[in-house]
Amino acid sequence: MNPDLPNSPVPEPVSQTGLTSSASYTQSNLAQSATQLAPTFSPLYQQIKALITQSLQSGEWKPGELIPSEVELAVRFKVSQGTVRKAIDELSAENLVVRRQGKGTFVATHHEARAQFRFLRLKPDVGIQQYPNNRFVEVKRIRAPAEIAKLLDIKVGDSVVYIRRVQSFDGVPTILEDLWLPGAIFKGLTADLLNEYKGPMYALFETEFGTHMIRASEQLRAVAADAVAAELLKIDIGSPLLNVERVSYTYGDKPVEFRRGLYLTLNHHYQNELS
Amino acid sequence: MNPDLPNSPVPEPVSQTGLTSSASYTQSNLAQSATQLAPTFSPLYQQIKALITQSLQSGEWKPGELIPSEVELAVRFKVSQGTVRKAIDELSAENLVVRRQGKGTFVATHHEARAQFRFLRLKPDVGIQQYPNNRFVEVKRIRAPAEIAKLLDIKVGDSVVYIRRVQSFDGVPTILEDLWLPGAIFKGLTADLLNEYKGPMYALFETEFGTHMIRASEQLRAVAADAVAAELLKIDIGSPLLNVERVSYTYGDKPVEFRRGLYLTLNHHYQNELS
DNA sequence: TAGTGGTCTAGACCACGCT
DNA sequence: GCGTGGTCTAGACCACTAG
Repeated sequence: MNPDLPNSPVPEPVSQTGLTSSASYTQSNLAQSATQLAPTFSPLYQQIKALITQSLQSGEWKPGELIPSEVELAVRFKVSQGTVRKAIDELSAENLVVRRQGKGTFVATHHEARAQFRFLRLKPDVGIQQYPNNRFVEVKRIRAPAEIAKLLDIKVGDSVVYIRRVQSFDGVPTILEDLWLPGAIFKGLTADLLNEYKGPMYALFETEFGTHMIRASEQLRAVAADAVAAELLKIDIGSPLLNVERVSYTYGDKPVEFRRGLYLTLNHHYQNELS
Repeated sequence: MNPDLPNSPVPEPVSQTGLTSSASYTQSNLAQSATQLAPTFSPLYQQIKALITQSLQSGEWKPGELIPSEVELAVRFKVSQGTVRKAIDELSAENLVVRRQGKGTFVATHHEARAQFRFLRLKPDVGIQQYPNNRFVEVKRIRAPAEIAKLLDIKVGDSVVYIRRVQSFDGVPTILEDLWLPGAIFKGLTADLLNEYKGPMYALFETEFGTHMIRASEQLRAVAADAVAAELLKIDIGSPLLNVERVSYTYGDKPVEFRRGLYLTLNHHYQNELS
């Protein structure tokens, strides 16, 4: 399969010329594009995984689309199907792609039903999870304050889209959320666009702005409601609220959203599984 | 290797001598399950995984111990090493075992350093995570109330161990926690034992009571401090606290602990990664 | 029937930890 | 040097989907 790999664990013996100086360490032909230093050993399937991730990032395969079959990718990358499989296994575990037996492997999308609540951990104490009603209180462009700039990895003063919304379950205001998005990416984002769109915000971001969220990091605290929160959530000042701050990342671990949510947890709770 | 298998992924066809009734205990399990394709098809590696899990549950291999090598297990179960590998891969992903290249595969334990904070998601806002100081306020045996009995899957009125403790970071009381444990399992659990022991409670449970926690489910809320919590945490009544309720499970998804923690989140936060 | 992912096997060599 | 887990390959067959 790879008759010209000097040192990879392929069946074929080395033979060939005296390239053995580099023999004890790394690479296959794959990594030659990147400058390769000695002690960085990376398994083949990790390199394949990186290449596939690049194709996802570059938009060669878009969310919801079918990617080439394992056999095709094996041919393209000149490795065995098993190696491609292991790479895709990890991408699947990280929710970057979704495998469907008999059909193929698809790029993950926030449009499909099973992803609707992927990042919303607030569940009702009784009954099943419903999709909330959205009311957008404010949408405007501002200059990034220092704190926001740092979290989004942009410059202080850069344009950011600021959004304030209230989410209700069964007509009960439950979440007050402030969001900050890099203005450079979310150019045409307006209140109208947000109001028209029904469904998860991340699905809209994906379709309208080509930005797919792949993971997020949250920090939770208990806080007391201030006057603004109290009014918007129709509760008393000082009521305990669950403060959830989130940074979301797209391909390449690039931060593209910061949000601060205040969750009313009288009839809901934040669910988390530890393992 | 198996040139004559018509439709079963199992190596040996059942057959063989009639004297293998004992020897075929595991074997027949495997063959049988794999043979009844119609109603429930379970891959071989899943069956192997179940068998290994049984050995963990039965105590054949105890926390911290080395389990047989992949080759040995492959021989024992009469499957290929690759199949055993896939089974162990999943067990490793679920943190039931820990693989160490060059050494072997070990049963996971709460004693090792890397597991110290596995179930404690409260992190300091600045600095690195420290292990808290424990003060046990109360340890006693009570009759299980309905709510507790339901969560622990025991009968109302059964004996349960009730524990109240305060955990401090750098001398600052930060966590007030109530715990309920099935009395039948935690027989000799006393305040003295808890006070003597330094380190994670789950490590003590493992060593003293043979109960290893493998996963947990948490529900979070924001609440206001009542008089008792205020006094023990040295804060004002009504201060917002993060209420964390947890059910922990041992092998076989058996619930063996319920706890309710009140976290002071002025200088700490609950960290969670979404993916 | 064809194509895809899913499972299983067998054998090779690599990286690591210990003796 | 040896045994362990880790990587890679090759080929077979199974399960699922769709034309």
